[in-house]
Amino acid sequence: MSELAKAYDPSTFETRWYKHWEESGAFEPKAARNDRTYVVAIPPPNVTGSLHVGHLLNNTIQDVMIRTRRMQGYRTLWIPGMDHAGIATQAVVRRSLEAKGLKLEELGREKFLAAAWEWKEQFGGLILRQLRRLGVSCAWSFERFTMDEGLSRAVETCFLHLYRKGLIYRGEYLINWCIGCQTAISDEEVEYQEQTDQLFYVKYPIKGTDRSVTIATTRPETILADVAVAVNPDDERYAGLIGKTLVLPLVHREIPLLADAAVDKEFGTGALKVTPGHDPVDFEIGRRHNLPVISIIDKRGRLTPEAGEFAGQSREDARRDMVRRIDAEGLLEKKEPLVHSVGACHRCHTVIEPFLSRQWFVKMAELARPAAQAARDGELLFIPGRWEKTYLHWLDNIRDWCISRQLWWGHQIPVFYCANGHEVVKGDEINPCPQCGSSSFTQDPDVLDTWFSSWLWPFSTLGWPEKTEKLATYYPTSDLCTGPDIIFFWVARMVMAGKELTGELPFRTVHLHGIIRDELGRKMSKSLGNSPDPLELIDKYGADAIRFSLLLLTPQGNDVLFGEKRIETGRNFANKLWNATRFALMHLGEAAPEGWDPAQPGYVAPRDLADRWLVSRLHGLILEVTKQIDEYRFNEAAKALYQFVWNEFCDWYLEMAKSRLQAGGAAAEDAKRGILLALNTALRLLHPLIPYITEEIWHHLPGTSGDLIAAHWPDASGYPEDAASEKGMEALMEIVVAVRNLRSVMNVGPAKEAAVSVRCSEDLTRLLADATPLVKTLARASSFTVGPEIEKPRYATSDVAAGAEVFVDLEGLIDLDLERARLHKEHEKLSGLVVSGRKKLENPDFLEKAKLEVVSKEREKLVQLEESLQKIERALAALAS
RNA sequence: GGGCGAAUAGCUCAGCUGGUUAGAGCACCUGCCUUACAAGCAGGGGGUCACUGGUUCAAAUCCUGUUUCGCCCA
Repeated sequence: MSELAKAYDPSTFETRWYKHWEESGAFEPKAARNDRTYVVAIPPPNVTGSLHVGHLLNNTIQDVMIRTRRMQGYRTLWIPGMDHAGIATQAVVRRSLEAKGLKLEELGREKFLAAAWEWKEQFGGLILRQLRRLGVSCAWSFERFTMDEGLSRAVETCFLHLYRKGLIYRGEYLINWCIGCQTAISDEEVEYQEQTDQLFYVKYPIKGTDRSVTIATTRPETILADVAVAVNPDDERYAGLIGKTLVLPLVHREIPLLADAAVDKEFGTGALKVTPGHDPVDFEIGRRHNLPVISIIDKRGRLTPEAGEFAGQSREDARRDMVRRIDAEGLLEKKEPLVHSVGACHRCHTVIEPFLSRQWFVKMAELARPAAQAARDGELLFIPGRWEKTYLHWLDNIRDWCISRQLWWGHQIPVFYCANGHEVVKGDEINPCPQCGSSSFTQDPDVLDTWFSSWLWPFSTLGWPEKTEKLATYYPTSDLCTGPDIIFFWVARMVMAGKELTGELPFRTVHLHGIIRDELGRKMSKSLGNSPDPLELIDKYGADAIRFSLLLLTPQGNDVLFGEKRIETGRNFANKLWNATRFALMHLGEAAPEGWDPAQPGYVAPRDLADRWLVSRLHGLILEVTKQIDEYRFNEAAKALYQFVWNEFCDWYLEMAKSRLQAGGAAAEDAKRGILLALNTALRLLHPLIPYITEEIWHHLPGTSGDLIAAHWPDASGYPEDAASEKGMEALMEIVVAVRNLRSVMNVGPAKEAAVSVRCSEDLTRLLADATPLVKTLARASSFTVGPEIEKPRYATSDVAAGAEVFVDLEGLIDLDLERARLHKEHEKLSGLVVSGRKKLENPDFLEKAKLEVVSKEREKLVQLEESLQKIERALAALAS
């Protein structure tokens, strides 16, 4: 089958090729041709997640890297898999159960987990099926899930290792409690957002006097849990009052006024109500001063019985009622609006309640040090490099990590408590209890933070903690490709875990690409509904179109504003490539031209200027694309390919080929080989970016064998570079454009041919004389004469291009005013350039200090400009007579 | 408050190591169904490279400061 359909229709071949690749094992690692290995572990998407445009970009980039390296002869492995996403998945499953009238509490843990697994089997991995549609070349035999048996063992091993090392501890601290998700979350999972609230100024009477101290607070409902008021020791306003006793409004409990350096003198009145049970800063102050901790808000965000008459109210209701009561007591001094940032759960956006609770923590300082060192030593590289600062700043100011979650879906904490509350970890001799001999145990009901399994991903997926062959072969991985929004959550923690547990960096390079935003610059989000459905887009435009557009749109490390219209660029490009191939196939037929050998591309070159130019351009293109991919500049790689295919191959080479093909004989044979070489080479370079269409075309193209996915990356050294031919072609193009321009300006319709002549140097004459048939076709010339002695025809319009005078004989069609105006404009432009060029070359400093080659280049440029200017002046003078 | 990034054509953005006549796509204007492609072809208009000062023979590019916008951290 060598006929291509008339129009590019990706739906007819994309899924077919994916199936073929997957079934033929093309994605699985093969022995290297170059002794090198290239491994990437996918950022595991949430098991219940759905694809969004950001995933498309992330995975397209990884696929470009993997496919390129595969073609370059590396042993490649892209490990796919999914993350169990504790909080998110539990919420989804719970909602679905509740929709059936089933309550979590009534079901119990066992039945809930059964339902969750069922859910996972049924809906989980939707995103991975969607990714297949995108064309990702993951080695599916390596697919893993963070709650697989093996990965669960890795989590347990890691926990026990850190526990025994004293890096995991359990303690009662103020943690971030999410009332919506009903669990503790880590500091990183809190998102701060600016909002305007009321700042209330409340008077706390000084005991035994009629004076008072005024505090300012945005959370008056926590007054009942106040245990002190603190001022800065340097604050002169309160110097004499430190040590006095204050009386709390509403409950009239007595609390001390004390000094603590943590208090900001500038905020409010400089007097801070200290509420260790409900504020992290206050918690620290309380510790320093041995203050008690009172909690008056429970896990559901309601006031506890300790709040007396306010018990049972929501945080918001209590605030309103208490302010009213304080005001009635005459203790509300004033209120004013305040813009401040408030922490909310990044999953459900409920305002976080700091909550006193017993949780498990990882001591991070010791783990952070080697992770930071790796970056400082240049062992770990960030692309773009600026992210290293963000990474280091976080590690250098690291806080302990709260890893317990009050959920069921996840890895249950491998710690048991005996009847007397003694703690024993799994793997130890736990029965009977070594401390008290009790033989009744219960496991800690909490599960671990999802990231406690994700941070093991690059090695747990390869079998760790077992010393597997896979681990030995493929670990450490090569690149990590992800978004900068999870540097803390994931990237930094993977480095820490890798260093601690395997002694190695899990990857050498962290490539952080931009975040996809909508056309208004907003982050894509479900609640805004601004994320287009990627599958619909793929169905409409084809996966290749989206891949190519995204790559073209994404400069290294910058965010991308994405709208559906942008995909048209990629689709149009695919269509262009498709049609260029159709044209080629019409002339090439089934068989490759005689002597066709893509491994020896140089043989195409010698005879014709166009061919030498083409091969030389391919040489440059291969170098360029290879370099840009190596440097993670995918937009530049895509741009180079786009320009070559469209602006050089289609616009010029194919157009020139038309007349050569018609001429037949050796010229036609050369043109056929040129076309075939260009397509063959371009397809190989394009394949990592747009795998489907290139594979489809590859199989229609004569002279190919095997699948493109397994073809070899082009080697520039086989394509002779030819600077002279490139320069010659440039001159030819310039002259052709000049003729077209003259015709257009003089309103010469395309049907009308005109005699074209060119007065130029001997060198250019030789070159153009050889290319006469090309120029005639490209410039729609009835005749084409060229030489140093050419005379300007009497009724010709003229221009200067590539240092040559170009004449188009138009016999009476010339509008003299138009002609003069055009030449004047050109004259102005050129003389400006000549003046600035002369100035530069008259400057002794420039001649002395600039690089030699820059000076000679300037000189050459000036000579050409002066010549061109003279020619324009001559043309103008001729018009004046 | 600290850190990072952005500001270039009407719009979205490239421009890497200082030397380009400052580019692309879209939009716009003119002419074309030229037998691969109207998802196309040919031609064209459009920019004080945010502002400021400096370094340099030379600045969109490097440095100082200012303004505006965005992100992260506290």
